[in-house]
Amino acid sequence: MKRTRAGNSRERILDAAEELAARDGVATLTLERVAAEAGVSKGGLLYHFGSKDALIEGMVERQLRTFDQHLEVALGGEPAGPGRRTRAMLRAAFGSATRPAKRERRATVALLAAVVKRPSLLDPVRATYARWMEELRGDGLPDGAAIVALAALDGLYFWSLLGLARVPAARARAVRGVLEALTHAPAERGT
Amino acid sequence: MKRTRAGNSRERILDAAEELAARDGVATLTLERVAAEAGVSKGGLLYHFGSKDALIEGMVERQLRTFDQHLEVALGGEPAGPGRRTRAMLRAAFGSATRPAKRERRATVALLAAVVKRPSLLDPVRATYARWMEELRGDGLPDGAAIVALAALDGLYFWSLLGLARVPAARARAVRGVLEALTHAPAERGT
DNA sequence: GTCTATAGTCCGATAGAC
DNA sequence: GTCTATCGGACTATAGAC
Repeated sequence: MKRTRAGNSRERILDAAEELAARDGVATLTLERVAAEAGVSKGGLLYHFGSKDALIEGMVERQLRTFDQHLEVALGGEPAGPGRRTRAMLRAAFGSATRPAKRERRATVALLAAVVKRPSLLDPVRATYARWMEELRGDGLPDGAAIVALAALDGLYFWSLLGLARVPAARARAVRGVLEALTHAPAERGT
Repeated sequence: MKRTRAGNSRERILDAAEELAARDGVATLTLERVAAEAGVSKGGLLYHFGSKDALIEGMVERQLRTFDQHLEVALGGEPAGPGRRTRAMLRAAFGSATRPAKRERRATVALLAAVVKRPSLLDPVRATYARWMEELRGDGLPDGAAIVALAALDGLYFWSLLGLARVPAARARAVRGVLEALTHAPAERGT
């Protein structure tokens, strides 16, 4: 167990930023508030993240890394065959438990903060999506099915994040069923 | 043809706000910039919209009204039967033309501006979604199918708005085909 | 590594002339 | 109905002590 206090501070600050943005809205994401939430001073925060852009960049990068890890795990549990990667996406997105709630909400808040502050901060996200799109093209599903599934997932997060619509648990299961069915459709042309 | 100059100014200001937010990002949506884009002064803008909240409220309301009109038109052209309302949503969202691009991009930017400024500004949107959800429950589709279609639409807008992913025209047609197919699935239980 | 203090900037809103 | 001028507040970032 190495004593990486610097690393811990960084993580603690990122936690605080996520929590604050998810709880009180991205507009309240100021350096001073994030610092207070993390239990440091503004100066202390700025030692670890040299600017607000750097902070948001850190949030975005960590979210991407986290989701990629979930995706990796989900891929491991998914048997080979058409739609495997799309199903892994579903599983990674819905989470293994039945209660994804808070973490999922946080997952998107970083994107929102980024696009508000400076759209170019989303570039790493764009690169990730481009890679996913490429990978999904070879997933053996009918053209469009994987895109619909992915878009639906993002739409559901979008609703949850903005509080636009709530999908009760019973219907959420039905929704997941429809999405799963999409990944079992016969492939006419996988490329 | 009535001479409603006040009304015209309001519309012009709303146009400017949409354009600015979509083109340069919501962070640049300041009263002064909106005023400049609309060709009025800050004071002039504040005569029509008493505060920034009022401006965003106006943006949100107009977007909802506009989409509802499109939906009404689409509903008129859709024959009765299961999935009618969901298909109307698809048509209204994709637009009758093949080039939805700019207007669609603007459609979501108001929501983003609202949630950033003050989440309660989204209340009219939440009410609209609640109404849609209720209406879609009686659309005669398998439970979850309509929700998946709607969520996918919003996901696609989200991508377009944030520039996360681009769906080339050829694949967009395939995507629309998959969504249409969802609205033709047999109803097991329409309630 | 973390703090306090402060410089410098930009924004929303008001006041009052025209 | 539209303008100019300006006030007060909030924010990012820097400087320098500890």
